[in-house]
Amino acid sequence: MRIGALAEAAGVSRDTLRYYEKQKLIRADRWPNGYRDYPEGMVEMVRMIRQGQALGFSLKEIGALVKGLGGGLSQAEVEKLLAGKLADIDARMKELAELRAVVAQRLAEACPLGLDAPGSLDPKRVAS
Amino acid sequence: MRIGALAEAAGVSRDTLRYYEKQKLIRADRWPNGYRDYPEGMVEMVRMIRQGQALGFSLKEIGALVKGLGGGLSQAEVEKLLAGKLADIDARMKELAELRAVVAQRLAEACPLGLDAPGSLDPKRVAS
DNA sequence: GTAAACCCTGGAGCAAGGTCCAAGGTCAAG
DNA sequence: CTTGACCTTGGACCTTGCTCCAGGGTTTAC
Repeated sequence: MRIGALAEAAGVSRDTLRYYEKQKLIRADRWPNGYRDYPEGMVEMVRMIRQGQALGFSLKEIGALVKGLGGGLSQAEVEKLLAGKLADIDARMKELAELRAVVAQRLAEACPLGLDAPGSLDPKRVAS
Repeated sequence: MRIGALAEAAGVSRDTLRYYEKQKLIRADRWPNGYRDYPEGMVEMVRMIRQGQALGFSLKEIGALVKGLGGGLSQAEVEKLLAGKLADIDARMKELAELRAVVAQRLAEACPLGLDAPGSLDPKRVAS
């Protein structure tokens, strides 16, 4: 899989993939002509990186996690990384739930008649 | 309340407050000598901005919401903004929950030996 | 009255995460 | 054998969100 195909499949630019490679988040084999050659699974890999970013993790953090999962670290280190990341996620979810409550309340005030907005507006369905 | 006091109370730098003002996220009255004068409530305001940021919203997004809550917009616009933000938060929480599951599973696997080729996460072992 | 601790403005600099471009190599189709 | 769509590299440039001066005025404490 060449860079253009991966870029399209993963929904990022070619430049972004080259940037990730420079930052050691991903790697690529090379054809004799110098072209990068990616395995199919790389599509999922890139999507995970993007998801991590969208959730507020830096490329550095994601890189550390990826490297750990890739086997470059000792078992204990990997476990520590994962457990730490898990704690991060839980903390983030908690804060998000709090913010959600605040915004939902504001919305209820602004709109006392409880007009049906698209999606889920019931805090209990999500926060928990 | 002068800038230094607000900075300390809200846990940000003076420069950050001046920057927020330039970006129209907050505003300040002025003493005749040119010093900024903030109301007490500004402490909470700044804290909310920081929390929004920590959760991954840009200053621009936060600014739009703040302006709406401040009364610069029509009721319908405020409702739309809040509902949209709520949907954002819900989406983010859902993604976070998914990511959490993935990481938790990795941790539970207790990561035996090198899982895959360096730098490559195998989606099939992870994706539910 | 003077030193320390504030405040002001304007602008430069920085880190992260890209994005764009020039100059050029590779390759399949017609 | 040229055209067009790919690919390579290196480096300049952009946005966001600060952070840090420089140069200068103000207020407070001793």
